Amino acid sequence: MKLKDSFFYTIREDVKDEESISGKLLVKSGMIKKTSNGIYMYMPLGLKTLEKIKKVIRKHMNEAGASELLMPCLLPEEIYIASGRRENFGSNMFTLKDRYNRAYSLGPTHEELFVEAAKMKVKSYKDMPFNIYQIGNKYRDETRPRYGLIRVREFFMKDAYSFDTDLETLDVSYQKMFEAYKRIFDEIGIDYKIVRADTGAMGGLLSEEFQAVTDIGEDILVLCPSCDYASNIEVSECVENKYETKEALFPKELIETKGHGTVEQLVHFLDISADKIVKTLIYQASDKFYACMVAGDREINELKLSKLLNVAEVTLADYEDVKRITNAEIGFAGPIGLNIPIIIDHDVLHMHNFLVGANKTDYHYVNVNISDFSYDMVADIKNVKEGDVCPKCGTPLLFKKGIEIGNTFKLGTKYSESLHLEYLDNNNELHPVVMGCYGIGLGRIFAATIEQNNDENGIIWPLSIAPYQVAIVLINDKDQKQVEVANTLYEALTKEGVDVLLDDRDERPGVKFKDMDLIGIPIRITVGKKVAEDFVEWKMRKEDTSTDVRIEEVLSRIKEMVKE
RNA sequence: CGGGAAAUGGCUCAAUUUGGUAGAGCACUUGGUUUGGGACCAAGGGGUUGCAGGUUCAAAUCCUGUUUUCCCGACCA
Repeated sequence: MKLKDSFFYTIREDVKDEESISGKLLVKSGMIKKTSNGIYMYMPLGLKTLEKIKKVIRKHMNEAGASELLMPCLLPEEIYIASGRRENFGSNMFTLKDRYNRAYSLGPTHEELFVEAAKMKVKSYKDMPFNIYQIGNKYRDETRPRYGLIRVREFFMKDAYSFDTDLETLDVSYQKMFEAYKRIFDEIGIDYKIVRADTGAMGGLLSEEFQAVTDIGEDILVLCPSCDYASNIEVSECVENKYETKEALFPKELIETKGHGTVEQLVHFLDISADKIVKTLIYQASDKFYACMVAGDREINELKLSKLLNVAEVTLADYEDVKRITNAEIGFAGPIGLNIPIIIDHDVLHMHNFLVGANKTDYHYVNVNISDFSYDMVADIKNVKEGDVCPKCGTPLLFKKGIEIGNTFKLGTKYSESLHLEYLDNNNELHPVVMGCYGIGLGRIFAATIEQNNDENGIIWPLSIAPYQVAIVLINDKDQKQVEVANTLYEALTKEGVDVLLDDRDERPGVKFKDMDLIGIPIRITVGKKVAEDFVEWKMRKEDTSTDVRIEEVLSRIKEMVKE
């Protein structure tokens, strides 16, 4: 691309409506522009980058034997009703009506449609395994889009689906995709971790997430520094903490704690540490209430709780319910004298002489022990904390923040059963097909790569997905020799299939350098005064210094670097 | 959906407290001087101040409503 005659622009000042580093840089570099909250235009430079990401993904998907196809975005709503997921998505789904008042939706995900597609082929066990995928748009009415391209309402996703006769061959298909994913993210060069995760609304048997490590991540990754344990905090199990204590047990005692209901207030008021408090939280699961007890320095994991209670979700009871159940203001709930089921975290079993609410406003009990009250369930219902021990090897765990850029699911027969995708085995018996599904968020790769690779001057693209691998900066467009050398290089590189950009604008050199830094082109060739001695200047975006290179060596050096 | 902040030329902001009819920097146009890290001088063009009402002789400014955006939380393959 020659800049002078192209649609190219950059913005010098920070934009007001983007806060994240990647969001700011994407807008400033002219790659994207916000249309509305969570919806973006991809400008030529952004589109070019997106195409590079697609190219890497396609290469490895095709090598893994998957067949690409394309699904519509506009779908009749009954597709999701048939699979039972219309309710799961709820208001997360964009819906609309056609002129005959029939309900449609903009597809938030495409399992259902891929099952329909698979029916075209699947009749017998001989028709499997196979894998089909698309790179297409997804629409989700997120409650809070944010961080530029990280959480948006319209986004590009590669979604693949495998179809197998049984769980054993699913393992093979799954592993194939899993390996392809590693190759994709390795080739792009993103810093990522693979963690175990919840199967969530997709349903299924196993879910693993590919998480880009960045500070603006929305997920907490629980990682073991000495073994391969890696898990999303939502499903990370806590090792039961069996405190050894020689402490004598004291009798419980009612004390006044006027106005001090929260753990933080009690810690200050009574000068005790938070782990000497056991907080009691009232949760609602469908129409039933439960009291859940964890140490004061811990937080409840609602996912664990909902799985324990076998419900889709649990929510904290609202103010009125808490008041009715505990006969007290919020902050004074406790297990003693409470008449709803009590679930205690397994660590509470090993605590002594702790403080709990008295179910009476402005009062707590101190020196409470496990024998002072009855409970209905003991379970792991809390989040792991950094420094807790690894469930596999006992080493203290580390936390990192991550953005989910891909995931792989073993779905099993959830969709094939509800949508009747069946095959005949060699005994002429019908069975549901066993499925897997595999997603990658392209925009998130885009943004996460920038989050991981930038400096005060702008983006630093890895060669793998840079919109252009090489930028030729022509210093003086009045100098015949410079113009000639720049154009010759440009044409030679283009002919070799290198993505090259020629900055032939009528701008001062400083402007061109700043712009090339901002948009992050990995290799910069400056064609300036030294062409008189047959030299140009070579500079890598990620390095500070430049070197002089003979003009005739440029082509081979770039070919060498780009082919990797 | 709860809490907070904001909306003024293309971009970033000022003027709002104390009402008097909108200003700077960047960008843009023209001319000149410059030409290796966001040049300089001069002269220009461009805004019914998010939208709708209201108060007033007079509203960017005060009042009411509304829309949009950002941040925190809740939510979220």
